[in-house]
Amino acid sequence: MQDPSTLASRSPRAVILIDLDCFYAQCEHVRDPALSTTTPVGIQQKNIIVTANYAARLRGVGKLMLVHDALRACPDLAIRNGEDLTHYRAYSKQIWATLRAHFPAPCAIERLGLDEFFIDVTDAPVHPDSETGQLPGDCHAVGDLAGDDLLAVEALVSASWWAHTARHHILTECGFTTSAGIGPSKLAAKLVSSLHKPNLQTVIAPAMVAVYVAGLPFRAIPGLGSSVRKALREHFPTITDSTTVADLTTLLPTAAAWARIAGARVGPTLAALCRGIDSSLVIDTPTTPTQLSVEDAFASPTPSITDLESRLFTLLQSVLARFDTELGAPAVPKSLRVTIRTRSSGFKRTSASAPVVGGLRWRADENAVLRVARGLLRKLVAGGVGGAVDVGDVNLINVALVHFDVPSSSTAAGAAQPTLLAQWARAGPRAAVLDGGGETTGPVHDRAARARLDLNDIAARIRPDLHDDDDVLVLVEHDDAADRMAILMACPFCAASVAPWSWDVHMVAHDADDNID
DNA sequence: TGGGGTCCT
DNA sequence: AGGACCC
Repeated sequence: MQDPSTLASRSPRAVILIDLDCFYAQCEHVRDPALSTTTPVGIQQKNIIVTANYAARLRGVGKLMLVHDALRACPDLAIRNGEDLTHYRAYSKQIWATLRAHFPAPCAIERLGLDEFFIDVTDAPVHPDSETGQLPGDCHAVGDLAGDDLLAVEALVSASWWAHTARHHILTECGFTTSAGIGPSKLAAKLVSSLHKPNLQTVIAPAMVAVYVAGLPFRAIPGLGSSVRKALREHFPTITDSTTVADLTTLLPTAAAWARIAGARVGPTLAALCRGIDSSLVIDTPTTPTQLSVEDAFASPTPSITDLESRLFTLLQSVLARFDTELGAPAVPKSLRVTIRTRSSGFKRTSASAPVVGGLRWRADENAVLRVARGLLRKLVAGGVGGAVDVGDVNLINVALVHFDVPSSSTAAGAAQPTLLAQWARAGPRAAVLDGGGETTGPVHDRAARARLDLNDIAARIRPDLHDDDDVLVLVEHDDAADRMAILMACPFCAASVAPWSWDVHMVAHDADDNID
């Protein structure tokens, strides 16, 4: 039997990069077919045109151009606001689903941003149309495919047809034109994908990759960002924007030389990329993201912390709504994070986060979550506990749910979803008083105060990594039938509500599940 | 200069 | 908690 990891790392691979042409602009055209593709369209976020359709590009509108400059270049530019990404996300998801349907496992599909998809077709069948040895009509080639290694060429001709097929499906099923690059690695596919645009594709012969890379301006290397560029310029003052990869290889002939500039991890990787060598694999993009965030930038200073809080609350509603619609019940975030950006410190960001224990039911817990988020904001901004930043200096807020647990589906089905009253508690000896979302009547308050000890205990059992005085979110259920507070933790593995006294037994049951698996 | 994301330290 | 990278 073949070792799957050996199979997966078989080299060279056949990799496709599908790139949606001016994605946001196409989304507007697909959503509104009455919008003619001959009218110039720009997508605006705050003061910037982030994307423009090809009619606008012909008129001199570029990516990330100030709205003012764009309108000066093209006064009749039709502007659509693109600050809300909802529709763009939905189209991206539809396109991903289309690709997945036509490229099932073992083909890996990796998404980059909303508009790029790597597909590994190394282990796909030979494409039926590739048997003549001809490339698809809309496929350009870099280098002489016929002169290259025979097996490698067959794989890339087949891959070119698969790319053609994928693009056809995206066009007919989703309505989007795409460009594509095809090559023996992610690097190769990526670098040639933009050679012929829009609505065209390019394949590169394996023997040409190193030559092709060597002739590019060095900033074209993916992974070589602004930080490395700065370090390079400091070491070699002769470097300019037109310095090529080949020039750089002369200056930095070895991985060790690169390591001195870019560090022991990044340096050797960049040294290889500059020689056209990229062994990285296409990795299936997981269905559950590692984080979910919503942010808003604002130009004019916010007058007071209260105004800042109301912005924060709006963002929170929006991230919670996205959590509901995009991730659904089973996913459980491990922490909540608030980030701000200030003008005075060079647009740097600072953040604060609070762990979440056992999961959150947003509908019921909204007030508690708002209080947590406000506490985090006040940690960051003057007027709060430790904040050193002036309110008016803040020009961006970001709210994020971070690191989701997705419980195994077997036990999640049919789990009870009781009505919950969420409580914001501070674990540890300096615990804050639970205030039941304003319901501080005698009996409930007494029970809550008593309950706090249980909560701390439970928190410690579920997340032993938490420190005693960490802020944590916990859940308290109000048992309507019995008219009393009950502490039920949402199990992070199956989302069932579990009483503290049965927690250990419940966890043992999960251990048994794992052993069966 | 936007509104998102990823992974590493 | 932040940095560097990607779109």
